[in-house]
Amino acid sequence: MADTPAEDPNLGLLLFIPYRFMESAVMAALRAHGHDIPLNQARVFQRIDPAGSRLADLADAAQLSKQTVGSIIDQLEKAGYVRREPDPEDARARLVTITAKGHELIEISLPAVRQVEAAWESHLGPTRTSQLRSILKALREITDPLATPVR
Amino acid sequence: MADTPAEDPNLGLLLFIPYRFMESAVMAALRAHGHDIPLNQARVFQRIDPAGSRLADLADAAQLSKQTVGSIIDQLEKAGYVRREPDPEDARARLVTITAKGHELIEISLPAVRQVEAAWESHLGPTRTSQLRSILKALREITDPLATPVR
DNA sequence: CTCTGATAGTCCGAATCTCGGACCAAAGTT
DNA sequence: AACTTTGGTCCGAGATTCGGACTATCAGAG
Repeated sequence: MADTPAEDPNLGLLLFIPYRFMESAVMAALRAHGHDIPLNQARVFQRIDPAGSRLADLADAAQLSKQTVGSIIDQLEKAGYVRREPDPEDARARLVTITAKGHELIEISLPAVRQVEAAWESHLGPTRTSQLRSILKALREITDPLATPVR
Repeated sequence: MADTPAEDPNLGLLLFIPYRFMESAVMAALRAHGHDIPLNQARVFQRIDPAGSRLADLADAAQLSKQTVGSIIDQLEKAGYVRREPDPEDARARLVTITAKGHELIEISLPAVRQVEAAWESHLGPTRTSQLRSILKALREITDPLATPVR
């Protein structure tokens, strides 16, 4: 990514700005509720599937090395947000799952997210908001490294 | 940011996924042209205004401390991509400006960005693509920490 | 004009983060 | 059964990031 902020900024930056806004809002909400979780941990935590995720998948999703995600999961585990369980499908693997305390994070995040989305909606109007969501979902089909067989 | 990837993911993640895709594409293009620039440097570089930017503004935009941005600018400067010039308006400040070599990065990035945008457009269609852009521009008005359309 | 508080940037040092390399165990393949 | 791939961990080193402290300059009040 390298582009000067011209009069018509590229879509990458345009996507990034509201993303980061949302992220900051959620992090602030978590902090306000006493969960002082670092950003890198939150970013990995966010990608954990409710049914459990493998380390390597999380590493792919977050574009980090296995070692890095391993150490982040160590910290999340030590803080009590996740647990490592054996994967019944593969004796080598372990499933990272969310604990009750981890679910607290989600329950705090959800209203924070909705609040930001509501603020956006009142700025954009309902039509454009739902357009935004549906367009982004369509875009995900060709840009999500996990969801696309491409690459 | 902390939210399980439910069936209807929050707008934050939905924004992030294509953003990351674009970023990776640009970084790959830069690497292919022999510019092996780290991601954190690229992210700061991207925010440099063509007319020159101050360190503190870059720090705000990137949500990093002044010291961190200072050290990143050190590296960009050492690599020849930017230069520090005195700010004629303020003797305390210095303007980070882009060198000729730095403009190479931009000239490589631009077609890479356009290529990704074209791929998106062929998936979304022209109408939704322009809707996306205009919606994101509207969103920027309330989410950009550097919310200064006019200064 | 001088004092005071805020601002732009740098230096230093320490904690943290990240990853390459090496390794093991369990799958998967032939 | 041998061989290769895959999921994960351990170790250590280099890089990153930031808090704290400092200088220089600006802007405002008196």
